[in-house]
Amino acid sequence: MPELPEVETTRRGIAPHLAGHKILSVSVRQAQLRWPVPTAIRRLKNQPVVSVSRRAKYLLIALPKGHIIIHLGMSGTIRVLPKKLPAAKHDHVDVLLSSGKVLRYTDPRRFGCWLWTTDNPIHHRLLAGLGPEPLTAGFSAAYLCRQSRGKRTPVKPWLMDNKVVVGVGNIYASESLFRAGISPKRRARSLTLDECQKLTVSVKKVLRQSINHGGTTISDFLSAEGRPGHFVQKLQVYDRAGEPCRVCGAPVKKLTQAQRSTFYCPRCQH
DNA sequence: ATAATAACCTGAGGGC
DNA sequence: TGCCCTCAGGTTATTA
Repeated sequence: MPELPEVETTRRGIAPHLAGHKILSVSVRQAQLRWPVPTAIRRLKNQPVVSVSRRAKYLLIALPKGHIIIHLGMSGTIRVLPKKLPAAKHDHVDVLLSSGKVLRYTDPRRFGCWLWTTDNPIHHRLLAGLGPEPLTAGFSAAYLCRQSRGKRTPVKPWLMDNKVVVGVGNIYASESLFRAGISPKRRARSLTLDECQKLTVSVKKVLRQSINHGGTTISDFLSAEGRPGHFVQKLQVYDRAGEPCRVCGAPVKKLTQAQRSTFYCPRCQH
């Protein structure tokens, strides 16, 4: 479910409730997520939150003695509840705050994770090898062009590779390529510098716009306040197979790449 | 090293 | 109603 805009929307929603407040305790109802939730997290008591940041699709909660690393997987959401409320089936983790509010993690498919590290989190094995943040200057045409040399993989799954750039998932990969006018079937190595320029600009624009709209809600993404994202109304091709292209009117096509659905306009993208 | 695939898990929706 | 199948916003680990 959540790509970079949804994770960033979540971060912005929870940060004001965490920063400057204390975590009184953490209750874990289901420890079997992507990896077992470590006992160090279950034992946290009276810990002031230093900051809430994001790297790729990971949320990082800085505490005095370490960091909580959270990933929302495919179906994870984090909500801020005004107080402790009865838990439903997939409400796996609750964080009790000194304000009386409760941070609640819900994840039906359990592809997400809650991990603990006392090291600098950027050195954690899951974060160490990640590519640049798409909304930074490091994600440039020159960088993308350099990375693409010799890569036979089709550009769409290549763009979703976290070693190339982070945060671009299945929705925004299709959307970015549409806006750049590049066919998802093109091999990465075939991109010109000019096309890499168009693609980096498109990725940045799409992600920024989506963040400004609170992310994309297809079926179940909710912000910390429990609101859906509205960017779904701005989607040009994702989940629109057979519907007319909003630019040229040709039917949007769907294909499968690397076991994921890809959507594109055969007339606008080459 | 690169590239493709299998795996983790639950729920929704469609066809019969 | 129920059963079976496919699909879903992610990422790691394994295999070629």
